[in-house]
Amino acid sequence: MSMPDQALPFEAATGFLLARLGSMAGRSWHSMLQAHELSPHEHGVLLTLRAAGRLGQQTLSDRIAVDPRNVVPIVDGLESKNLVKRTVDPADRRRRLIDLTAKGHAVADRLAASAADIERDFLAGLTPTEQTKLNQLLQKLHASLTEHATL
Amino acid sequence: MSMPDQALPFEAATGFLLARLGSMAGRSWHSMLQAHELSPHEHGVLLTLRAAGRLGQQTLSDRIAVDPRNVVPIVDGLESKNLVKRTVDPADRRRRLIDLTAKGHAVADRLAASAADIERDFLAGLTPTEQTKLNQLLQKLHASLTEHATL
DNA sequence: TATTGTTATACTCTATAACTATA
DNA sequence: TATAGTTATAGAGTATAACAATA
Repeated sequence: MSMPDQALPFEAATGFLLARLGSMAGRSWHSMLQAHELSPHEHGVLLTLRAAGRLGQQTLSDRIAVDPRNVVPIVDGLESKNLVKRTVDPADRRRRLIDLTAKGHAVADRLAASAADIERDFLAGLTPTEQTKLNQLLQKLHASLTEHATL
Repeated sequence: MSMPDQALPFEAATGFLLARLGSMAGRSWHSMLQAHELSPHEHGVLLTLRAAGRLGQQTLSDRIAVDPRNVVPIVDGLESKNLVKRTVDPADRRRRLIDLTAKGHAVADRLAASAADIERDFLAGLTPTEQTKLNQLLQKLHASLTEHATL
């Protein structure tokens, strides 16, 4: 058992704030992504590939926290726009390696710049020190939660 | 313009971490809510009413960050389970005031206790000081984002 | 005319089960 | 048998437009 949060407003709970701010962060990207005609997940795939290079779909799925079967249509869409390319891994022909195309690289570079701008605005209410502290705490919390379970 | 996050992995961006941790927080509640046969939004309504008492649907919508038209089916469901009750505001007959029923109060009390347990486990990877700091930073960020825009 | 609540609807995101091909 | 990817599909969550009742 535990101390019930009798007095604490529900909206002040850390879990609720995380869920709500995560949703708000997503919305702050929305118009930028619409301008590029990309979904949040497509955006995540492009920036992840930009940072990590060639990845298998399974690994990619872990990185963007999307179930493997739901990665399929995401990569399908990106492939139809010529932003990424699937190739069979010669070492293990079950695997499909995902690469950015030249066009994909160009788009990902532009997205990264826009994303940095959006993040700056989103965090503008905090001082630089607070922004750093928040990022550190979120990274530590995320690491602690993914330590044992893969997802 | 801005500094593109050339080196910074996309997964380390604060916005991405917020979105991901928010989603993970939601999943950590999932099994508890399933046991009560409640959706996350129904859960939010019950705990918000528990903390704030009687509310109009418009206000409730703000508190749980759900569009008013999407609040309708949520309250419908809770009403059909006899957990909340709608009454017309005599002072302004357009408004519907939402109250917890006796059964709703009992369920909300149990939910609050479970929620505190889940939050404790979710944040276990941080020290108490870090947990407090994180909550403060999230509250400040949230306040800064809702300062001007209502939603 | 503006606001509260509502309906209908469509679109995205996520989750359940089973299948193909490779290992 | 186990794994990578896939398909089909259903559900939850969210967003767009228009409407009724009341102020």
